Amino acid sequence: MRDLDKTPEVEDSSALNQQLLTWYDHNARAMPWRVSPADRARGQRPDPYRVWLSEVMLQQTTVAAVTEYFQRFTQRWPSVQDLAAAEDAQVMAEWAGLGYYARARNLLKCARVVAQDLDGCFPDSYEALLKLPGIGPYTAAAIASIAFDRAETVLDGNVERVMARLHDIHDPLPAVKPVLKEQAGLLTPPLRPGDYAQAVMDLGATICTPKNPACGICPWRSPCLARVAGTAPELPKKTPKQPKPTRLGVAYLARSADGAWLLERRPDKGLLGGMLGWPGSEWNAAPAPRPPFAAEWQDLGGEVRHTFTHFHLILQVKLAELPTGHNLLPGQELLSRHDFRPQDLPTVMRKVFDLWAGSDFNPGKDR
DNA sequence: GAGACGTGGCG
DNA sequence: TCGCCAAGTCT
Repeated sequence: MRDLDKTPEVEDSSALNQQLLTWYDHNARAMPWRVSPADRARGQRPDPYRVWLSEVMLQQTTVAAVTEYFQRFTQRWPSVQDLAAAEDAQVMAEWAGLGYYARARNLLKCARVVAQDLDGCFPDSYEALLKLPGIGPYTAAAIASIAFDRAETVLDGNVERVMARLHDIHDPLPAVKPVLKEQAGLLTPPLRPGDYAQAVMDLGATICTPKNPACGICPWRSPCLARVAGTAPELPKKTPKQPKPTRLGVAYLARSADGAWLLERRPDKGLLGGMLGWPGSEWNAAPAPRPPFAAEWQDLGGEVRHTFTHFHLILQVKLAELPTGHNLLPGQELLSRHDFRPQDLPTVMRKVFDLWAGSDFNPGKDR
């Protein structure tokens, strides 16, 4: 790696973040949870609840995916007290489709701590925020800087990429992360740290993109060492990942004569924790059949394919009529035709339903 | 430190 | 079709 102590841009940190903030003042993307630089300059402050909610939703998730979820959440639960008072199942259903469901469970935990123990006020320091459920180093720094104007350093995938390129650092992630964090810290300004944090992330999201970075219009095109070296598109380096294995499984759709569905609430820990799903086999190389009750299970034909973070899944789907008077086992729920909403399911489970809905087994298919 | 943990878009 | 990638956290 280069001798970072002698990089000129570090000594020019003031000029650098001035260039970035000027760019941000003219190019900040509008988002429902964001106070524009102009409004911020007039003294308007962001609502910590909305900053927190948006940052949790944005963990490993794109702005485009988050926007409508954020609108629905804030419309339904305008304050942290409202959210803290919500039922678990309602929050999980509203989160369905957004992924990483541990975030939703921790969101509720955190809301209840803030509402019940902290008088409804989010802590305003990095250290105190870090103690809350679902808030890690990134989110604590983001809330502290954006909502409370603390000079904390955010380090997400965008900032890592920007720092690696600005300093032309070729050492692979994640090992080099502490170095990138240090470089990001040297650039964090005492004034407007919140706008600065959002500016670096906007830069990474719109200009300094993973592929085809738009170096020609970058506010940091002049000091950027990777642009000079021509290495920007290949940075940051990452240690190669293991290929994903493929697992198999069977999902069982049981429908009563009046159109109610048999579902299961999954355990809080593990994959799709706390979410509704169809009864099914285990997911592995050779799953044993595990129907929720004995019946003539009919194969729907076709299959559901879905890829999780660490494996591919191919699901076979079987169907049977739920006998009248079926006794619900622990964890099972019978949802009436009226109460069942496929959009409340995690995506893989919704795909299973969609396979049935488009099949000849659906009496209302063409209506 | 490394693996678990979702999903959708893009090239 | 497929691998990469996204405003990470928890264990």
